[in-house]
Amino acid sequence: MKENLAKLTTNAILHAKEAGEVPLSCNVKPFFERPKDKIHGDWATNVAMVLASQTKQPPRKVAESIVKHIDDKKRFLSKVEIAGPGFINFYLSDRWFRETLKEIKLKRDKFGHLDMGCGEKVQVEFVSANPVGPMHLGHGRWAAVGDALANLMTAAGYDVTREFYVNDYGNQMRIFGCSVAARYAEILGEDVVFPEDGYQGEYIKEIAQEIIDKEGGKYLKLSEEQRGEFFKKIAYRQVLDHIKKVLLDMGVKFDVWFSETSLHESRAIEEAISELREQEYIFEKDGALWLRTTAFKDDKDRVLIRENGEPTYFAADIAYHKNKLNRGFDKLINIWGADHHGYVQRVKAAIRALGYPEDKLEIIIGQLVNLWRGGELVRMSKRTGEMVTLEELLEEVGSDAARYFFLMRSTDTPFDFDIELAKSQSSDNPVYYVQYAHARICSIIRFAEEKGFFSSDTKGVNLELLCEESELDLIRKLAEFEEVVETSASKMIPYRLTKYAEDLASLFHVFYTKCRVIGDDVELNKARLILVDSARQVLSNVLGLMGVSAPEKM
RNA sequence: GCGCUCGUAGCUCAGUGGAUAGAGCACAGGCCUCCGAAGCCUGGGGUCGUGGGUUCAAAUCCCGCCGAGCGCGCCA
Repeated sequence: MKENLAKLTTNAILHAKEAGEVPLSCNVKPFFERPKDKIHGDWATNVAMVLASQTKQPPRKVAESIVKHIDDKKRFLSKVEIAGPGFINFYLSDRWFRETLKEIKLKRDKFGHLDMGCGEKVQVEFVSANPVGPMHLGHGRWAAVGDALANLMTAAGYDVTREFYVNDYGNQMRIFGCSVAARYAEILGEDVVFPEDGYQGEYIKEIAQEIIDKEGGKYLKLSEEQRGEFFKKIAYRQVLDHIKKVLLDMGVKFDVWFSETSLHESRAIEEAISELREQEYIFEKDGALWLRTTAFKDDKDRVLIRENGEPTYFAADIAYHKNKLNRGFDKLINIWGADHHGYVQRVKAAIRALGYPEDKLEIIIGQLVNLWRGGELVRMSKRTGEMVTLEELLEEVGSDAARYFFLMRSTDTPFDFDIELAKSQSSDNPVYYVQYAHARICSIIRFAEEKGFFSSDTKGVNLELLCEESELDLIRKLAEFEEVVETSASKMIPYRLTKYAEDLASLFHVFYTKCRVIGDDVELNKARLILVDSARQVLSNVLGLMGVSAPEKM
């Protein structure tokens, strides 16, 4: 629609120039926006105000010249007005809006899908929790945001891959193995000193206990070093399986689980470094090998190979990103917690040092999550292992509420998760509000089916009968859905979906209060059933993008 | 100290160059003989942290200051 209006306006400006009302030298690309208030029409443009400075004429006069030359051959406008300081407001005809109902019927769960991505390959890497312990609430947020973003990009026409990077290498893993080994020996009555920097959480003991339950105390015979190495392997397996299970409980499925260790084993790191050597951004200092990331806006240069010959995490990450790019992705999207934002410049620098444009990689930084219960902040500490895990949260509030809540806010703000609110089955709780609208419509449709009224076919239905304000408001909102998908996908802000879902649910409820769907007028019943079923379809589609269920009863 | 993110109604947040700055919650009052009241309607409530600048137009862009969160390893 925006394109249609732009074409109309551009032509009008052209004709105004020919008529000598606007100087030929003027040049402008019309920009359209949706006015906040519907009394200002469905679309508005500011071209007249932009042109005013070029033409040295008052903006309203320029607007008049343009409006005069608008030639709406296809007649999708009902009215064009000049308002305020020089806005041109466009009012679309009701007839045009009613066409969307037919479109929704036709496209069904594909309504809202676009081809803006043109099949480009996009990878979304998210969660990537270290497999050394349970996932925290922040991981839940990245999971909800990443999965919804992946759904959105798919709907927008991209070819999307969901990927989880498994940090199964390095010091952290070693400490993890030692921690489990120590607890294992401790439970079996050995006198052990728990590693000073070891993982304190209760779950370490649980893992150790599980191993004892299954295989007894036979590993006590191993040396301490062997034990740590051995326990690292089996305990890591357990944790990773657990992570997969919890994510699956949330409905999040990854296409690729990429192991950091595989980069070390395949010599991918050496290859990446030797490629960087050719670019002259590599230098040696203090016995270590460095990458000059300061050449690309980083604070300081970074070590790739330590003095002891071991590659750093950063070196592995460079190899990982090089691997991603070699796999042919047109765009990489990483979702990271705010505690990693200091790492952004470094990785972007590496992308450029490898010879790729910086915008190949988009990094979304998500702020962390605080848990509130009954008006009180739940304190958590990683060090002592005292925390509420994602698994516990899912058990308590359910996947739908958790996902919806995690999506509700912009990732730029820290999120206060109110666990009582998420659990409450009342209108305070937005997820119920939206789901209720869907269930309510399903109930109406069941009722209509019993009466023999319902037909999903628009043929023979007179949609012109839909002319109440609340009906037209609802239709307008339905027609907005594709645009919501477009902006949320292009700006990569899935939280927009929650607001749209709430607006749509609200407009349905208003309609429902004002208009009776199943009444005495059979023709009107049919038309309203089409409207209501379209609303159900779009609610279902938007909830689907968010990964939240659309219940028929609740 | 430096960097990133943020500061909008009592609370939680939308609004990222346009018109009178919005929503939910909370608070006060109203609406079910009829398709789901988990709903709807009405009302009060604001120095957009602060001081400058750019612009026809600034909550939005730029600079300073104040305040909050996070980061600043040859950890991952």
